[in-house]
Amino acid sequence: MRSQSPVQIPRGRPRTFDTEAAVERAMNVFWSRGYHATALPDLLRATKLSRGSLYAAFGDKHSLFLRALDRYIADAIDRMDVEFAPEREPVDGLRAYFAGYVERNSGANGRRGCLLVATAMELAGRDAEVDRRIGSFFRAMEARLVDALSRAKAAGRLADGVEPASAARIIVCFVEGMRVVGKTAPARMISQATVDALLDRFIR
Amino acid sequence: MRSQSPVQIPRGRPRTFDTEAAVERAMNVFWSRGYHATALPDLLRATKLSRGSLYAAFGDKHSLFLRALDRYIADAIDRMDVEFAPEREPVDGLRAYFAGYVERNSGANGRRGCLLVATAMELAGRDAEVDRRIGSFFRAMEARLVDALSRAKAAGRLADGVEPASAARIIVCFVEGMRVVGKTAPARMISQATVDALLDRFIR
DNA sequence: CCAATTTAAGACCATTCGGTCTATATATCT
DNA sequence: AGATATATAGACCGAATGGTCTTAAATTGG
Repeated sequence: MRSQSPVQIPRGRPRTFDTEAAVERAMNVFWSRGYHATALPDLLRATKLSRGSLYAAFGDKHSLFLRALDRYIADAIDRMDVEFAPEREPVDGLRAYFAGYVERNSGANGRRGCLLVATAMELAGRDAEVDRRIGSFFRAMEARLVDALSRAKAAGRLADGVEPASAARIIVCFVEGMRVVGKTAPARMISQATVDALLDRFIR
Repeated sequence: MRSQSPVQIPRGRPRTFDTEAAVERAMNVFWSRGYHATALPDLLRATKLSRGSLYAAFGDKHSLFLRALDRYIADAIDRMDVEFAPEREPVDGLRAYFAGYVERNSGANGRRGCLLVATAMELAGRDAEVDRRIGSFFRAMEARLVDALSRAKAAGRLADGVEPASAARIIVCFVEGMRVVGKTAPARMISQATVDALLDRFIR
């Protein structure tokens, strides 16, 4: 039985910057500008890293981008897992989920857009690593919606003729479309009324 | 009264290439690659123009892009004006409109994406000319949907409680979201079933 | 102290970027 | 013929690109 961790403790100066914080700062840059429009100096400024440190820690721009995208996706999944938690009323979960999109779509948040949607449009179909991530995110979102809608149906809260599977696919398209239309920064009231009207078609 | 056209007839060699055809070829490149990822050589290859001719005819890359975007938008509006023609049954128009999105979203068409959505995500909020075009397109689309839905309502074809205004906004988000999800190239059958399920919530 | 390692700063690299310009051929007018 | 205009091909430009490397300071463990 090993009592010692097998990882070697390096002897030199330890890393002094927070890798995850750097990924988050990089994510914010890619989020605001997109992949191609983000230049190295933008990332260096945001992460406050030197070129050498950034390349040593992350390899290259593309690898750093994938780390940032993974972080963005993980945050989105975590949010959904709170909203659609099993102990919560599924209809309440749906409302919270939509409320999040209203929030993210209003004013400056909306104008900033969505890293995932922007990446899908900019890189999907030309970058296999991106394809995998985008595809699995949409599947994960759809699965959580199917689950919540199924529970709502079991509780008799779904309107007549609503199928969880097709309703989930409708909702995925709808919320991703909100992120596109959100680039024109619609008023929060309008977004709220729109999601309410959609929910009204599904919920009893 | 003038019997002559006021435009000067130039005396030199006339233009030998088709400007609109060049715009269309450029549009296809921007459509496939996005604005930033499209380099001058890509445009020269596609238009079969020399650098000199391209710059003389269109000014610069950005101006050519706007011409291409205008062309793309005009095509989309023309399509809607056919689908939602006043002499047509509005419900049939809605079905044709959705059928177009199913078509554009399937397989290679879907993977290619949508120039308008890609442009919204890539440039909106950072390019005032783009902002104007994206905003006015969404308004034009919404207005046509409101009109068709209002006529459907007057004909008693709308489900109970469906408001043309909010339904139109829902549909705008939904179809633009289809273009995002379409980057993962969903099966045509799935897209068709999804739009059918949505229409089923609105139409009697 | 010494070896090991990370740090920041920035020089440096080849390549590509969007854009201009020159040279030359071609086509149409008076 | 001569003037005018457009075409192509490609040289050329400065700036910016992503990426590598060197130097020297800093910080740890042995």
